[in-house]
Amino acid sequence: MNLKELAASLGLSQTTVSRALNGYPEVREETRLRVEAAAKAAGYQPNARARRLATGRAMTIGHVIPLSGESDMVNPIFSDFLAGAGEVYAREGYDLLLSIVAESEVERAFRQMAANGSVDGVMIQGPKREDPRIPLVQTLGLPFLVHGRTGDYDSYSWLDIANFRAFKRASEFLLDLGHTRIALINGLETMDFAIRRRKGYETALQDRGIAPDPAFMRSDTMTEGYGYLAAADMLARSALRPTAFLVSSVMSAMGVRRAIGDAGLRLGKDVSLITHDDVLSYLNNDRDGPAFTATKSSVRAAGRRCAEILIKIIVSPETGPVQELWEPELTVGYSTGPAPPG
Amino acid sequence: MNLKELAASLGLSQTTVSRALNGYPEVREETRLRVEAAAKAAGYQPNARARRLATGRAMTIGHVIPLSGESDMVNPIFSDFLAGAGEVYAREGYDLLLSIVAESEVERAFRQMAANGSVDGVMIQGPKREDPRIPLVQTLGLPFLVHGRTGDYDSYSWLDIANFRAFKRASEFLLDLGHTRIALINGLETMDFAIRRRKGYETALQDRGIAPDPAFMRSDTMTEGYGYLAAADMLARSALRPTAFLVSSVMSAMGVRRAIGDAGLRLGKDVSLITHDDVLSYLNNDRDGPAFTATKSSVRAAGRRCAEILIKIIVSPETGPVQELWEPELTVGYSTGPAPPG
DNA sequence: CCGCCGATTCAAAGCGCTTTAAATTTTTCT
DNA sequence: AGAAAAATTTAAAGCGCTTTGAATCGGCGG
Repeated sequence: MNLKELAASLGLSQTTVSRALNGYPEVREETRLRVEAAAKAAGYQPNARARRLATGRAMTIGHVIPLSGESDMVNPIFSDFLAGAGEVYAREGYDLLLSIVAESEVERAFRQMAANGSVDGVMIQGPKREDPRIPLVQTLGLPFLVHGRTGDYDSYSWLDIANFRAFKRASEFLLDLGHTRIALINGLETMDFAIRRRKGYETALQDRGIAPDPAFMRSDTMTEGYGYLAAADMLARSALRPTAFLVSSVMSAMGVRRAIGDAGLRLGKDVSLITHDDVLSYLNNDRDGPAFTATKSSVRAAGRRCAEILIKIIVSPETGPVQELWEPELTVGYSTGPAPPG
Repeated sequence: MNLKELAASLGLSQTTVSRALNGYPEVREETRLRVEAAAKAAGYQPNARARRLATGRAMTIGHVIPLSGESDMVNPIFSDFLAGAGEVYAREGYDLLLSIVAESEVERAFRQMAANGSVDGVMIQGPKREDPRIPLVQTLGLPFLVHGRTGDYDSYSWLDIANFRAFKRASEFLLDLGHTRIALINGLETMDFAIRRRKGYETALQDRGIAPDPAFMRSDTMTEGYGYLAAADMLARSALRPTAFLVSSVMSAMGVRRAIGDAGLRLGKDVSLITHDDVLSYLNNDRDGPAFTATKSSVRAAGRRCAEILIKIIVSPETGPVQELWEPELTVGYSTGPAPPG
């Protein structure tokens, strides 16, 4: 059943039927009701392909997800972010076009989306220090929103969490407990967020007159194994080992916890741990037994909000850059305690 | 730059230019070269919306991912599967339309995709015991492929792993090592794959004259916390505790390992563990320190293959149902050893 | 030199919808 | 009642591409 047939069956023109269905005002109320009833009865759904061509709008938003590292890893954060964004897209009638490609193919993916008009805008996640994607989509003229931020971030729209403050505050929390040998198990420091986190950590230490020790700082992709190996290595230096860890993800924190256990130490007593928690749905820090002390900010909620903002940017391009900075909350769990004596 | 302009600039008709670009034979070679050069120089990309309307093909494949459980969890398997499938889609010129929706919205999502013609086919993942999605897409007339299988699985196309055999074999491996109290930390047994795995496990035990003990069998969403709590609970019954665990995912296996450690037991000595490993990129069992003994099958590779098969089904609908059963391999790691005496 | 054929190229229709400009009907006002 | 204004409906153009059916062109056999 298409528009033409539906219109014919009603003895109306396509124009009127189209308008009735799309809520235009120049249709008599009685007619609108009749059309809507007939459309429903016939199970009529406008053909998306035709509609997109006629309106020039794709009603689709593109997400290009780069595979990272030599093992082509998919950052597990993406699925929760997508779930959040997808919720809003569905509500607003947008489709989500997903492109998961090797780092080297990212530019091509964006260019293609822009050139063939299959999307109305794109979402950019996890920017690196000087991320080429931002100038790229700017020149392509694609509306976009960045989850995170980097470079000259006054000039575009983004939503980010206060990484610097969160890690500064977490560090201060540990310092207040008497810890002085605090290790940082950071994410990859090619990523902008990781750099901010390190600065927050370093600033907190320096403010208390402690010089950050490179031997206590690691940076890598945030897997469980990385957390384990990094922590095991540091803990092996018995007397000089860290008494606290500041970790960039729950996944890596699980690895650190394992290393602490393997070293015969007790978490929350001999060694403290604070992790950043993206509140991923399959890694619930609250529900699955005792919780880590954590700086928390839901990636899914961020996905929802990012989608809302991006749609607004697409619909009303005249609104200038939109920026939102979220403050993670620090929740105290069992994994922190006073520094052990000595 | 659109077709019309490009054709005009070449002094050719749209027809000829379109044909030249799409590799039709009735174009002189010299003309084709000239057209291709001009298209490249002008950076011409055909408008996807117009092409879709004209051809009636969406060149898009839909993935509908249901949020599961009360916490709307996103199964972490999806991102790796998507990465695999997306690789093939990109290569074959297909787009990936992703819809992440609540369980209750799944039907609507499929119906909409079918009615408005935004996809040429759909991928179905993780079927439940009697999954309503399969009859649904069948009546909708949408080409589809199931990753996994259930019900009357002769009548449609699927790709699955030999869950029964894998878990039977893993159980036998433990039995051969002298274990008799073997626990099963299974996935949610509303899922078809989990039922097959349990049957494999039960069959192996029964073949050796051991009656499966309900107290040694758990079923839930495969999180780390679930693995931890389930194992901790079983290990608390000192003398009668299991000496080996058969686990459905690396994530849960990490939880089981933690419970074993917390109970003061040594993995691979006091307690053995075999897990199924989907070879997710961010949970690398080989690289991140000592590896679990595991039945392995890459979900990403499955995604790739599923995409290939689905495209074939879409392009040549006359080919009957395609079915593929993959055999996981059993790789021996440090987490298994002979049953302790007593 | 003419008609026929295969090789190329082209004009125009069509995909199913939205939207502009015009036509028709209804209402309002004097 | 009649004209102007407002409300409603319609025909037709257009979105940018593919594809059908027809036209053009050069070469070949008779």
